[in-house]
Amino acid sequence: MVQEKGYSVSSSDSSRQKSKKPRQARDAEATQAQILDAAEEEFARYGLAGTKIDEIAARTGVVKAMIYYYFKSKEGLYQAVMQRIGSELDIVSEQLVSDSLSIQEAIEASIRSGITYGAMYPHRGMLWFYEAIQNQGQYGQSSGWQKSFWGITTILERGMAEGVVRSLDPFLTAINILGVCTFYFNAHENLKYLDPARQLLSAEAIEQQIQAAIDLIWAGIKA
Amino acid sequence: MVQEKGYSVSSSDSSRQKSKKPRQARDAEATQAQILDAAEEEFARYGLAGTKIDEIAARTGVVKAMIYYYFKSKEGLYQAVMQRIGSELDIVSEQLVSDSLSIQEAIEASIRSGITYGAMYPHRGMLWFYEAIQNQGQYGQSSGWQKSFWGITTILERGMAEGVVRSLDPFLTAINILGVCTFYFNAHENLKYLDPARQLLSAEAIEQQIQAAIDLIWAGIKA
DNA sequence: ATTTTAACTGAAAGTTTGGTCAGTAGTTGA
DNA sequence: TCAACTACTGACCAAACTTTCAGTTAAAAT
Repeated sequence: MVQEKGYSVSSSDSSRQKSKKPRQARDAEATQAQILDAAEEEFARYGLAGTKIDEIAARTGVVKAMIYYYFKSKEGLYQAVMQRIGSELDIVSEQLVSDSLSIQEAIEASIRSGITYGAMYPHRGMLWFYEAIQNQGQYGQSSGWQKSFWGITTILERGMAEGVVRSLDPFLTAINILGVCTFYFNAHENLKYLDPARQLLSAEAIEQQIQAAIDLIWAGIKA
Repeated sequence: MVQEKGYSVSSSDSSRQKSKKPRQARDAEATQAQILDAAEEEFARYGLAGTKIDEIAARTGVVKAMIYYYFKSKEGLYQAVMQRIGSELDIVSEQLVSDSLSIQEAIEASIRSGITYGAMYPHRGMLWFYEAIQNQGQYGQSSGWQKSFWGITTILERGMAEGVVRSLDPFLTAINILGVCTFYFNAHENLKYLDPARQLLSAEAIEQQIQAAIDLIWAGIKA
């Protein structure tokens, strides 16, 4: 449903932790992946213009010049980040719109898949916003989101045809479903002020949110 | 429901349009409001770090030094912007949680109010995200949102007690309702790529979205 | 061993941008 | 009409940030 490709797993792991490790011996691929990981998080926090190369370098433990060595410019690095996301993105699988699942199952699987992806990369939703707002989508309006959107509208239309989904606007409803799937993570930094005790990104909290979302949406659209 | 205070209306109007007007004669209040308007939009697009003072000055038609004259620093300007938003914010009125409305009416009014506010200031949702993600909410985690959130949980709890709302998690459901109300505007720049013909911010589109949201949410939570 | 290649570094150059300042010009009040 | 005040301006400075580069070290190739 959601899977990584390219860039070894180990590199991804090692760089996610902030502590400045002694850094591995010369390993081009690992270094690039580390830079990309740190860059992705920084870009997701501050956007293209707001991100500082020094900050990425500091987080990576690599010297600044390394970034230019591999990615030639800040923009080049940003492009590489967006490209990697695009290539990893395979959220709502093609199967969901096929006939193997019932409408209800397909909707539920879509929601579960969307929220699971959000839990895996809680910061990417913001990157997606940034890209459209700050850069007019010039660096890739990742087609993955589009696909999952149209997948949902298709399921909704089929549901209405079958009579299991009430009469509704598939376009707006798909937007609102996506909204439920993504808001939790986009607003996570805000929401934590509401109840600091609640661990919003814990596995149990995510599972509860998946159930709450499924219950809300399915009750909201069923005939 | 939603109302402005301070800063004259005319100033707000004149600066919203991008074309460089000849600028009015010396009018301290109007100039400040113009700067604040332009700053709010820029900050909402690029965040605190990503925004350039020169850009704000260019949009305002005022010279850069003017901004420092009135707001003393970029941070000061940002604070002023956040403060103005906080003072204008009066979204979900206190009445909604009172007994004058039925549960269903209160929920519908909350949704309508939230979306109407979003339509008025489509960019402010991003400012809200930025504030938490980039600045750890140090410049005001505008209490307005918090109030409307807890207002919704209260309504939901009352609804469950009355038996008109099904058994659900009020905390998560309130989050998801807020998600539906805000995603449409936050993602507006992304969504426009889906169907360029659709005018997402037109009055009719907004009204349709209000209806779609109300229908989805109420069907989703009613007993 | 020795040459070659590629990963890596520190420092400095070049550019952008936040912030200042001395001075100008309307406006108000005496 | 003159003085005092305040809005406003253009040029300039300093700090921050991006980008470059000459040089160093580890690994691979011969």
